[in-house]
Amino acid sequence: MRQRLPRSIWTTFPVESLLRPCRPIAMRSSRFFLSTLKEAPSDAEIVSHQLMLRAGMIKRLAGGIYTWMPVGLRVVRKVEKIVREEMDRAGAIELSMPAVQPAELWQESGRWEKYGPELLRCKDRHQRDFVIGPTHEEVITDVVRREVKSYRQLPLHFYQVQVKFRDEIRPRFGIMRGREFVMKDGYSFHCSFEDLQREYRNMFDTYTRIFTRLGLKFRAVAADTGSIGGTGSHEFHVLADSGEDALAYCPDSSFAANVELAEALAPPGIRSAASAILQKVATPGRTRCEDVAALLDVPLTQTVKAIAIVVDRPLTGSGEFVLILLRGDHNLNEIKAQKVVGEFRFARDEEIVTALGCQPGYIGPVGVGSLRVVADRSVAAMSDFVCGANEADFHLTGVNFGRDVEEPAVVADLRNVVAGDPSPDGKGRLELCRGIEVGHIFQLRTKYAEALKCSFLDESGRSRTMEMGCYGIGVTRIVGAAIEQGHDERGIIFPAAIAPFEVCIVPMGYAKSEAVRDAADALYCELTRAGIDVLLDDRNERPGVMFAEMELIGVPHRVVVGERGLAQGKLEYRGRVDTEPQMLPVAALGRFLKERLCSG
RNA sequence: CGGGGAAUAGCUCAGCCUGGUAGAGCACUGCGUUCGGGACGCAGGGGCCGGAGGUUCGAAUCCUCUUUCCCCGACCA
Repeated sequence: MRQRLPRSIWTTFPVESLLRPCRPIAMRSSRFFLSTLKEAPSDAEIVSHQLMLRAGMIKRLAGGIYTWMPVGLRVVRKVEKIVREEMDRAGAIELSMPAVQPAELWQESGRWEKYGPELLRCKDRHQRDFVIGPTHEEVITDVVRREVKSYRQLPLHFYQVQVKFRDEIRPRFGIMRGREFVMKDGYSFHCSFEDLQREYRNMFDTYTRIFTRLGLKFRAVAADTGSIGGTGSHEFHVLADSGEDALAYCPDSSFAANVELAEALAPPGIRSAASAILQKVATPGRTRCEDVAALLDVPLTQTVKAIAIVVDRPLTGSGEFVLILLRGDHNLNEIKAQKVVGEFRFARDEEIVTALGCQPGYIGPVGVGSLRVVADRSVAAMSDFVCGANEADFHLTGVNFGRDVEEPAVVADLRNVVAGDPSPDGKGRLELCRGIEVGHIFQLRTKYAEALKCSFLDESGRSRTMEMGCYGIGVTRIVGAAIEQGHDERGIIFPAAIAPFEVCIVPMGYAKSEAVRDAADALYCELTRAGIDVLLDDRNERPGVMFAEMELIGVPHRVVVGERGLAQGKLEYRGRVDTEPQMLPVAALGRFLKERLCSG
């Protein structure tokens, strides 16, 4: 008689095992994958990049393109989780759009031409053009224009957490300015500008909640809208000295803005009358204002630097040579200047010689004839100043507008604000700090809706263009920014909310001592059951190795299980930033950790 | 894309100037000793010296080209 086969696999499959709760958050080092480095690869420049490589969070595959290794991915997932929870709470709806997008949409919005080489383009087998999405305004607007016809369906806010690709000119700082990165991008659609502004405030609050929950020190600042366009815009910056952005804020008021945007007010009062006579003085080899001021023993604020630019006129094919004047201690703000003179580039040395008959370093506004001179507000208020003489190795002193040189054709805000400048809201003085941009919210208005004809029928049956907002969070960048903000000589100090593990158990002699093994296993089970994200280091490594690695990857809470403590019924607890460990009764440790974790 | 630097073992680097059998530390494998702060000893494995051409009896080393990476400028989450 032939043996009977089971009717189906289900009859033998222990179905009840599926009903047991799955606890993927529990980890044993022996089954996990850690790969730490004592020395950082030499190409890592900033501390977060070095530590991410040393901690084995990321591995470089190509320039600006990284594999997220298990330790790193856990951090990314925790950031994503908080972002999703808060976006959902704020009423946004998650969807997921394709990374590969047809060129037609981008041609329709006009960005196929405008976006430039940062947009990665490719062709399919039929030679049709595609892009690897750097952002998703086109796709979401296409979705909404097909789906939404009535004011009754609005407002809507869709978001996704998705991989983006931007072919950055210069990827650097590891994951912070990668080419491939994870971003939360959300897009809202509204019947009216007022409703867009309501959602914009909603997102401002939501972002504030997100970055607070992430445990980061951050600041929201008014921002330039850049290439995405639109009107209102705020950036959220993680504060860090290594940040690429300079921020201006007023400690006495709510004013905060990216330095790109922060207005430098005109100096108060009227210009003093000329009191010095015009003199030409020899300043051999002194090409910088600092050197000239030192040589002549005048304050730097009494000097004027001239910056030669060329405003290209594509229609005529020629460029207009323009001189920009700034006070010696001020720096040009190119965004502001561009708003005043239009698209420009810095003049080449030979162009300067042709226009002024003088090498750069000694150029100035005196005797330049019909050349257009654009002065910063603070320059326009100066008298008896020092500037280049348009003759190599000479400067002029006692220069005055109206007497020695024509009043500038244009006076405008052209410079970066500096610490101590009056706040544009008139409520105090500005301070500067640096930040890493991790979030950006925009009121796009109708820019894309118009281009892509995304309209709806209002109450009166009239067709109207939708108002749009867009809201981005650099998920992977947040990981780098958090490390930039939290680290010491031993490694990463993650906020508990995004640490790869909340607690690590480090047993002393796990293989040898039964007492240690039992106590460590028991604690591991208890914490796991309590839903705590715990790593048990059961590798039986030397203690120094385990301590060093757990500190390097930034586990915020550590419990050491050793025979010494167990003999007294105690375990050792130490927070990542604590200076001293503390001994706690075995029975009390679970509750102690739960309370610690709840309080953040 | 412009300007600077670099490429030798998984990582950090020496060797190159002055051509002559490819090295160290960390990491890895085995054994032993260690075991509360990245241990020690012994024995191993691992490199077409980024690639291609050239000069030379002989090239990691000199020359040319090329690729890649890093740093400084214009972009952005």
